[in-house]
Amino acid sequence: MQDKQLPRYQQLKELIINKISNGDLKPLERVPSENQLVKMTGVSRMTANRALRELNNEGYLDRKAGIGSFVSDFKVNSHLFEIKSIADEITSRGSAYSSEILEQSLIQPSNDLSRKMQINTTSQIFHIQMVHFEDSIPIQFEDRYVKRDFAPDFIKQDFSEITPSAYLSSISPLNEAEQVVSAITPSLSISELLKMKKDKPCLLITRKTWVRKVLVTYGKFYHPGDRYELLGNYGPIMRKKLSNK
Amino acid sequence: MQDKQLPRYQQLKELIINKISNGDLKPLERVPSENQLVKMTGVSRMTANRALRELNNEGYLDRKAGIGSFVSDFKVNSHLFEIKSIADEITSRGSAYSSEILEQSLIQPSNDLSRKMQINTTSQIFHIQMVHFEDSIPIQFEDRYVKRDFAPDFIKQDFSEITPSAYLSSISPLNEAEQVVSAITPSLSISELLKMKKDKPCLLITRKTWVRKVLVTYGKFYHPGDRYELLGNYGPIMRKKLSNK
DNA sequence: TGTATTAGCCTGTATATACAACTAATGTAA
DNA sequence: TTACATTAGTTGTATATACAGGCTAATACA
Repeated sequence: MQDKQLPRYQQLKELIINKISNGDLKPLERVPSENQLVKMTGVSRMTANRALRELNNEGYLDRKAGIGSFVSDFKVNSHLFEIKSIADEITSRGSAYSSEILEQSLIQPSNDLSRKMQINTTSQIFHIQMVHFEDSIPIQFEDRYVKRDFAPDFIKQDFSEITPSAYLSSISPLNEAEQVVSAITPSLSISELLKMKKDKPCLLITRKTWVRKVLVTYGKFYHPGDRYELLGNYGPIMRKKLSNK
Repeated sequence: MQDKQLPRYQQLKELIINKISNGDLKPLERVPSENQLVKMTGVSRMTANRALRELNNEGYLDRKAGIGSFVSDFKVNSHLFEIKSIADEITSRGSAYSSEILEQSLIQPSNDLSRKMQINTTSQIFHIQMVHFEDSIPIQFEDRYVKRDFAPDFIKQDFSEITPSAYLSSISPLNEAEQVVSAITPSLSISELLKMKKDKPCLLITRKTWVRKVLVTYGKFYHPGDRYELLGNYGPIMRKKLSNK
């Protein structure tokens, strides 16, 4: 693909990112120190420092002077963007999370859907529909499609135990996303699923996520307008600091 | 405030950021080269390199080997986050932008408002209400409060010429924001202002912005649900590359 | 005059070295 | 046992140096 070799600090970064991606290095696990990298790979300490420092800035690692470097614990937020798992969001508020699965199947995409997912109509995709509850009150209706290639075992999962978002993140960190937020009047069926009063508005999030430039999932997420808000922070990233304990 | 002095590369970064903020350095303007910074400030080239390199990664600068370092051209998006001016958004779609100002005044905040804006009730704030149109169709109702201290000339502006967002950005780059998106059923008056049909939903964005940790503006932005969508991209930042011309 | 070369500046990377600050574990003295 | 000092390992910063590669403008040459 690319002829000229990457700079050494970049090679080091990718080496570590790959180990995180494929599970060799797990969240909170210790990563080789700068001096260990020097011995292991023969680079100077400054280039090892640059690699680890940049991985820290990019959110892959947490470093602390005197302690070491550790893989970030992005169990809630995927390091790059802030699309939380709805279940984590609910439990972090101290509420009880539950869900109800309405559909979980393997389908042939329609023309429209295959176009949206950038595949041809012969590929197969998974389809799931479920409702997420906060203290038994419906808070989200999820209508999601997933490429079969990306997650071949998707159909076997028990999504009352792990949300589709969390499961997909566990396969590979999603590194790009696009979401469109709009306010709609829900269809009657969705209105009933979310136990909404008639003519009440619905916050609809349409989201696509990519892994290495390949679209892997496309979903619509419906929320009752009076029970859900979408919060976004922009600006200097407040990184979770390593606790001293 | 802070006793211990910042590292030298950080001082350099802030020096340059300040020059950008106060207009000493304008977009596309040349910034001192690494070697010039060495002569000017006495640091070594590597620390000058680190300062400029990080400013490049953070989007403040565009650098090109053999050419130099230049202030980024963030004419539309404020470099840190992507809150566009509604006028730019409309014109960039090729539509005609227009607006109608409903209110523009200096007021004493109510208790509730002073709490939201983190000030005491003796401070004065500006209040503006206006409707933004795309091809004569209402697309946003803006209801905004601005701290008088931050923009003393706010009241004198002609906001049919420059939007409040654009004017505030021109005073100082806003470097932090929080926005909450929700779907609501609009009040009758707002529904009429936006020429919406009865019971149609409204996308409400409530936004606070800060400059150097001080909240400067608080606003509510109402959009007709069937005429507006909010788009967000997450992932590797696609930086505008410096043209070779 | 036109063309090729060169010199000089720029960023990008890499190394070697040094010191500071922080932390945990260990050793030592009261 | 307790309190304190030491030590080793970690990250954080700063410097000096070097070479590579991109680009521009001055220069030399035909």
